[in-house]
Amino acid sequence: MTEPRRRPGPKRALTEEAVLDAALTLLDTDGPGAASIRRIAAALGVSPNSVYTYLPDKSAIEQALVERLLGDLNRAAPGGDDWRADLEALALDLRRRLTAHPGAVPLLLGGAMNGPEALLLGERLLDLLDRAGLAATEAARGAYLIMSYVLGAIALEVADVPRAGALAPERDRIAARRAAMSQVPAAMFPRTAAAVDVTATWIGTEQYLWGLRRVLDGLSTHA
Amino acid sequence: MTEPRRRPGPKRALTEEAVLDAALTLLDTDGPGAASIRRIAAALGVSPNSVYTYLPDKSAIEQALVERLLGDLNRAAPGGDDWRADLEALALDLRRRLTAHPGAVPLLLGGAMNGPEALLLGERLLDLLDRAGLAATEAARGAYLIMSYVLGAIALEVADVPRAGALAPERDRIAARRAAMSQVPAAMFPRTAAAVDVTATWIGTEQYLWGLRRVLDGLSTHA
DNA sequence: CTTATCTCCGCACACCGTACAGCATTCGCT
DNA sequence: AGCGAATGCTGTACGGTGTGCGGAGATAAG
Repeated sequence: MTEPRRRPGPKRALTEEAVLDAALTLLDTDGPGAASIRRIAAALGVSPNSVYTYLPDKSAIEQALVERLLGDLNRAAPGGDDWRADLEALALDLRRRLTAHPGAVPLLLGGAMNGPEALLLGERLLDLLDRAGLAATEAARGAYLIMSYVLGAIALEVADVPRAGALAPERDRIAARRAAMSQVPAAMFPRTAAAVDVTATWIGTEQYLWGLRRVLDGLSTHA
Repeated sequence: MTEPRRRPGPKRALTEEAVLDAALTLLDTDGPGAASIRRIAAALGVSPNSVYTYLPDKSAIEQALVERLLGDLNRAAPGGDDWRADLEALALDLRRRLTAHPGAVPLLLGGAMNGPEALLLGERLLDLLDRAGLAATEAARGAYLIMSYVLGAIALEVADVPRAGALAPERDRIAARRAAMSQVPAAMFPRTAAAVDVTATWIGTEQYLWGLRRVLDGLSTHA
């Protein structure tokens, strides 16, 4: 069984790394949908088909991009001694990284979380909930619950601003949302109109953390 | 100020209603992304540009589709005397309707929930939480929490099967997921491997309801 | 009837993912 | 050193997408 002739590699002007870099930059610059193969190749000064040398197709690019983001998250493990603080830090970190690249959020939401980094994130969640004293079954269901909440909250936040690539500062986004929500007719949606000051902050960090804590409360009281 | 000449309307082979019907059928048949303007027009036996007579662009179609689904949900109001039962019924109904049209889920997740039906759904949520005895601020934050959880859970569920248009029965999907998750290397992800029996059911109705109840628990204990 | 208005159509443009075939480069082996 | 094979990249091409523009025909108001 001889070796399959090894690879003679001629030039290698690209890398999978470089492709993903270019894709993420495009997403950040021009919003979701800007990470087309042709535009990535153009940004790299290369023919569109060259990209296919490193990644089999577009969905592989998207998946690898998500994996990279989750990998960065996993690599930045805090690891204190308070499980609740660690969990909150993890959730905040995930949100921070995703809102930093809002164009990549649809990729995370659209694909199944099958990759190694996604699994590792799940593993970390299970470990945190184990440290919280939850039984195995409770921990597994709790991980699902936390994941659902976090993803849903981020989806809601990012969907609110579908336009450009980068997100405005949180203060400005909340102000814009408050202005928009003030337009709803109070006659038709009285409670919504009355609660504008709160619902305007739905997309804020504080509300995100508040919801996470309610989730953890619900988990704790059940255990 | 004379009338603007009224409309003489020639044929009118289409309706906005018919366009949305065709779009939803395509989504159900051929999965997300199948609701292209050209395919909708073809299904209606009409030129692609005729669609633009009724809807200004593709995003309007998607938005109207989401509004229709939410409208159906809002029209089917249960309205018992137990707020918790009503809330669970509403959440289950939303999930049922979305998993019945998995191709439409990305549309809901991708767009801001600005339309009248989306606002009405929020209003109903606020009303339910008011009946639960929550203060106005708590109710508004609680509505956000519930919405985040529900959307995230549905996103997780649908993302798990990105292939065809229709979803297989829940039993089969869970079995397939269990088979897939059994492949994860226990050496690398010990907790995940040990919890496969639970994580396989993440996409099931029971788990969805369990999570919702934990969310409501967290809301109640906080109030 | 004339004329304004509306619906629908054909064409065209720019962009997308990607299959196919070719070409130059570079390595492993003799 | 020379040769053959494998590799990275390219150009071309096909079918698909959203949609802007101009025109054709039908209809109702005057």
